[in-house]
Parts: sequence; structure tokens; C-alpha cells
Amino acid sequence: MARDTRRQFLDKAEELFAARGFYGVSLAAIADELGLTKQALLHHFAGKEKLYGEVLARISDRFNDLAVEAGRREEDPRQRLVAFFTQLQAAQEEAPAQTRLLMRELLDNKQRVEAATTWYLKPFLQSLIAMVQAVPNWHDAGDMEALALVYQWLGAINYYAVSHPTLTGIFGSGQNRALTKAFVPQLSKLMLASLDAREAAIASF
Amino acid sequence: MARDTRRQFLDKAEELFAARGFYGVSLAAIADELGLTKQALLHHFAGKEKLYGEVLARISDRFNDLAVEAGRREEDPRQRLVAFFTQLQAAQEEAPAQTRLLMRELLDNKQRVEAATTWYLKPFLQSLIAMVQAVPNWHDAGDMEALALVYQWLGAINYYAVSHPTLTGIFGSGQNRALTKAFVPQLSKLMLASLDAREAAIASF
DNA sequence: TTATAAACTTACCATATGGTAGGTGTCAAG
DNA sequence: CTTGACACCTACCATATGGTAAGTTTATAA
Repeated sequence: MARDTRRQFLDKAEELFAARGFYGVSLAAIADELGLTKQALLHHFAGKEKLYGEVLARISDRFNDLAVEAGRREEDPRQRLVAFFTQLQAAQEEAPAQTRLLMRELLDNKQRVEAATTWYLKPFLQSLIAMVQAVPNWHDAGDMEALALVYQWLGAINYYAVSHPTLTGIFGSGQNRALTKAFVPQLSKLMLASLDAREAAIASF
Repeated sequence: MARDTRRQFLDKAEELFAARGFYGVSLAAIADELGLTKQALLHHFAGKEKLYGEVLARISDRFNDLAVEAGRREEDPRQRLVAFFTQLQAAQEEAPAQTRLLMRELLDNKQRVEAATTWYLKPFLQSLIAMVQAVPNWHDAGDMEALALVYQWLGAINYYAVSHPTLTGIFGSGQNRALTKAFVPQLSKLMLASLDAREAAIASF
């Protein structure tokens, strides 16, 4: 039961931090939703920052696992890249809270200090760079050139994942479903096209 | 002087809200940085929400102006699209605070209520959809299909704009400069390639 | 049965917050 | 010289916040 309560705190904290941000959530609010008191939370976690850090670490782990696992499946480097990002997109569609939270962290870590948890993205990005350089026509691309490419893909996915409520508000839920349906195929087209566009000599003018 | 103080409040509020988010900034903190008191701020703005709303509206106006102006310059729809997004990218490189703030709003407006200011993006997105549909081989694309495309571009740009501090932290400022240099040409390649990737059948006009 | 530790709780506190009430000083118009 | 608007300030308040201190209950182990 002890472990369970702890995990429930982490789950709820993830949900609320994602929805309202670090400063927007009080310890009491988290505890209340579980029918417990703020002090029960403080019994399990040393303080608010510590709790937040654990939430972040948990998400980071999940993403790294996803990257590793996905890397093992596809053989062809080009297909592997596209498959991975497609899977990433699906994961974020399924668990939007974690995407929102990571996006918030991206905005906030300018303020926060702890270097360790802050660069949780590093191994993830490095594996992406390697994946790109494994593609034949990107073989000689520098790290930053490769990163520029995948970062654009990453941005496309994450920004969209985070936009659902807004887009639904703007266009209505029906239209938003149509958008979701169009998004994935459009994404793989975009990925493949931009992968192949290297050295394709500024096509047609 | 009166107008000036008001504008200074808006400037400082934009800066601080971008850096720390709505809940992370107190009225006193904003006023202090200008050597004034919280009540001076409240004299000019009815309340915190009102101030935040005005900051948002100001940014929104800037973006719309950019869209309109850019739309007038290029003739060819394909070039116009690419030129506009390139310009958007430059604007966000130059004034990262506003991008960060809009990204935060995207995350927060799930909570916030005022529908009016919340959908500031709507006219902007609709003009983007129209721009896409003006491109020959996208002529018959549905609104959401067109939106899926530009939203991926938008995501690529915004996510990157917001990531600078993190990326500099991860890769160092030297590498980050290299990334910046690689980003823009990579972006236009990505845009053109994904634009052309649709039904290559009807290509060439 | 007793000792111990873990999982909570109620009390409490210093501080910060958004906001109200009621000023003070300045300056221009009548 | 007075009036009144304006820009700003001091004083104050109710509420919320993160966190400490000191229990109480419950389960487990000796």
C-alpha cells in the first residue's frame, strides 16, 4: 500500500503539473484529489521540487525506453527513423500529459538549476543524431545538421501534441478529428521528403 | 509619461510572464523591477488577468501584422509560404520571449476561460490554410489537410525557438551556433520538400 | 506483549499573494 | 487660488502557500 500511495502521488502530480505548471499546483491540491493531506505527500517526498524532479525523471525514463526499443525493431535506417517518430507521435497522442509537462520543462528549466535532471534529453537527442547519420545520404552530415533535421520533426510532433485543446476550441472537435487523421500520413510524407531532400539540389524553381 | 509607464509595465510583464509563467510572476515582482509598487500597476491595469490579457493581445497583433505584411510581398504562392515561415522563424529568433509566452498560453488556455483572447490564433491559422491552398498541387486539399502541413512547420519553428536555452545547455553555445546556422536552410528544404511531396502527379504548373 | 517503524493526521507558522481603501503630491484648467 | 484628475504611495486584509512539529493509528517483528 505504501508504494501504491507513492505512485498515486506521482501520477496525480504528473497530471496536475502538466495541466497547470509547477507554480500553478499546490501540494494540498495534489493531496486533496487523493483524499489525503498535504503532509501525507510530504511524508513521501522531501519537498515540492523533489516531487517534481521525480515526476520528470519517470517521464524521461519512459521516453528513453521507447527510443531504445524502437531502435531494435526496424532494420533499414530510413525506415527506422520514420517508424520511431511515428511511434513517438502515437505515444504522445495517447499520453498527452507527459508531453505537456516536458514542454513546460523546456520553458522553465531556464530558471531551474539542477543540471542533472535538466538535460534528460541529451542521450535521447544523441541517439536521434546517430539514427539520421545512419541513413546513406546523411552519412557525412555533421551532428548539428542532423540535429536540425530531427529537431524539426520533434517540434512538429510535440507542438501538435500540445495544441489539441486549443485546436479543438478553434475548429471544433469534428474538424479536429479530421486534422488528427490527416496529421500522421502528412507527418511521414514530411519526414521522408525532408530526408530525401538532402543533396537533391534545390528542386525546381 | 503616463502612456510610457503603462507600456513599460506591459514590456516587463511580457518578459517575466514569458520567463516564469502566469503563476510564477507576482504583480509586486513586475512593479519592483520598474522601481514602482504593485499598486502603481493596479492603477493602470484592473487586475493580473487583465494585464496578462493585454500582453497576449499585443503579441497576437504583432504576429498578425507579420502575416499580412509577408503575404503582400511574394507573388508565387509557394514562395510566399516559404518566405513567410522563414520570416516567422527570424522574428522568433529575435524576440524569443513572445514565442515562449505563446507556447505557455498554448499549455495554459485549457484552464483559462475567456474564449475571445484564447483563440487569437484562429485568423492566423486560417490565413495559413488559405496560403497552402493557393499552391497549385494543394488546390484541392481540405482545410484540415492543409492545416496538418503548416502546423508541422509551425511546430518545427516554435519548438526550436523555445529550446535554445536547453540546447545550449546540452551541446554548448558553440555547437548551438552551428545548429542555428544549419536550421534555417534545413527548414526551407523541409518546407519545399513536404509541399512538393503531395501527389507528385499534378506537379509542375 | 511490547517495541519499532511506517503512514498518516491535526496544529501551527512565516511568508507571499492579489486586491481594497484611503491617502499624498503634481499639474493643468477655470 | 481652487478644483479635480491623474499617477502613485502607505496601510491593510483575507487567503493560500510550502514547510515544521508533534502527535495518532496501524502493521510487523521480537
